[in-house]
Amino acid sequence: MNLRPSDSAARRKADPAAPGRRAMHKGQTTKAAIIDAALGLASQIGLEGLSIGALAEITGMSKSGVFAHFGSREELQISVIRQYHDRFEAEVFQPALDQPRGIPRLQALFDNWMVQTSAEIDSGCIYISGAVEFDDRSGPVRDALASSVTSWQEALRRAVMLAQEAGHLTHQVDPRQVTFEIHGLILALHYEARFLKVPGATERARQGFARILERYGSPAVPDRGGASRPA
Amino acid sequence: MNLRPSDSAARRKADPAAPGRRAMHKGQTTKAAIIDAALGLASQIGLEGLSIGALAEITGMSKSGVFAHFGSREELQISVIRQYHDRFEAEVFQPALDQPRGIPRLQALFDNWMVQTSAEIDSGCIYISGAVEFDDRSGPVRDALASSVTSWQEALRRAVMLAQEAGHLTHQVDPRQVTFEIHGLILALHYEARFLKVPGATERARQGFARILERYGSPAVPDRGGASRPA
DNA sequence: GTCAAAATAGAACGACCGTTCTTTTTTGAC
DNA sequence: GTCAAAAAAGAACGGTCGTTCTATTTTGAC
Repeated sequence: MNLRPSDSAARRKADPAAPGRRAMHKGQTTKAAIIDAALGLASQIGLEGLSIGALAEITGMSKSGVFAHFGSREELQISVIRQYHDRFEAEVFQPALDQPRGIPRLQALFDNWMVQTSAEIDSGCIYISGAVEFDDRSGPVRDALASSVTSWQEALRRAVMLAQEAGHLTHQVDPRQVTFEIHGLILALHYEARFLKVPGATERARQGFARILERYGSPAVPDRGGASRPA
Repeated sequence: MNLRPSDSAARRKADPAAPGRRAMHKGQTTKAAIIDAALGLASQIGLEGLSIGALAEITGMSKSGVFAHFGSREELQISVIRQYHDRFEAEVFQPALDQPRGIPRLQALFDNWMVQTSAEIDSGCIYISGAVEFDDRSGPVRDALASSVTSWQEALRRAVMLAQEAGHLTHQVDPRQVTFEIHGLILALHYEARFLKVPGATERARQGFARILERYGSPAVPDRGGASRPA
């Protein structure tokens, strides 16, 4: 069980693995630093707002120095998407695997996602901003973004299916319907908290999730701790 | 009962109302045509993607000719937002007033919103793309966008409150919670249909709305036709 | 038809963009 | 320390952008 690998480790060794070449240390280090800065910048102003000039200024490098690491702006954007993918997997997906299958794991996935999204109320989520920016475009950037998002949605769907198999959720509902509604809660949270700046949006999303569990829980549902409330 | 007026009629006569001035017909006509084209363009590539040069080419005018009607790009963007606001009011909000208060009107609001959003799967919704583009910016464009969105949310909230007063929905729930969850369904629909291009998203949103009505319906809820189903 | 005002066009501006090419500096295996 | 490869810098390109300024054309009340 894994998010689509995005295969960072293998990718990093791909080029220098050619025998007889000189080693490369510095390059990888600064490239990683650039990508870090780029992810921060893209979170605030979007993948389309990413500019090599601004990135050069932030990192204290020259435009061409930054550019050389990627060869094109598109490749830079794709690198940022992969970085976000990896971070999302490490901070949202992986920790939830410690929880037992079923509602506990599903609740952990949602909680971690909420923590991530809440932190992103200040910084922005590129899965959300990117979707709007690459709506009706095509090309490698859109494809990278869509495949990352899809792999996360599939992981979430698998968790819902496991909850059904564990008898925690009814089989009466299509798992895609559950993930659709959960996705909506996260999107509404991001919209209302980050754009409209209305307070209490986090609690609204939490309540919405609890209501989804109530609605789709199996008749004999085990006691689950946490966010559920009488109202 | 009304969406915040945005007051197009009054605005249109504001300048030429000064006495003794010559009349203006042609100006208003071409300005309206420009705004129409601009709304179409902004729907596809966003308010930030709006460029005066592209707009000039579409309308067959010169850049400066287009520019002169607005005085700044920001004013053009604001004009587009007001145009969208007016259209949204006319096509989503107003027709629903024909339905009786309570669930019928709420259902009509949601249905009209869905129709609008479904049409926008091809063209894009600037309330959604604009929220992402103006997340962390400030200024008159963001303010115009936020106030339009807020006025719509308030209209929706009033409809929920009327449904509570009519005994169709429970008083146990904060109307803002209901509108939050409905908003999430629309956002998820827009995301999955327009960006990910997954089929069936419209039906998922519809089911989600039916489930909200089930969950928040009053114990003795009147029979309501349409989207509710046994599952 | 007159004529001032309104509407539009045209050219130019400074700024930023991604990218290319050339040159310089730095790295690190030997 | 040598030396080739890697990394970074620097300058320049063509392009688009919003905006300004100055003509030119069109409008419409009289």
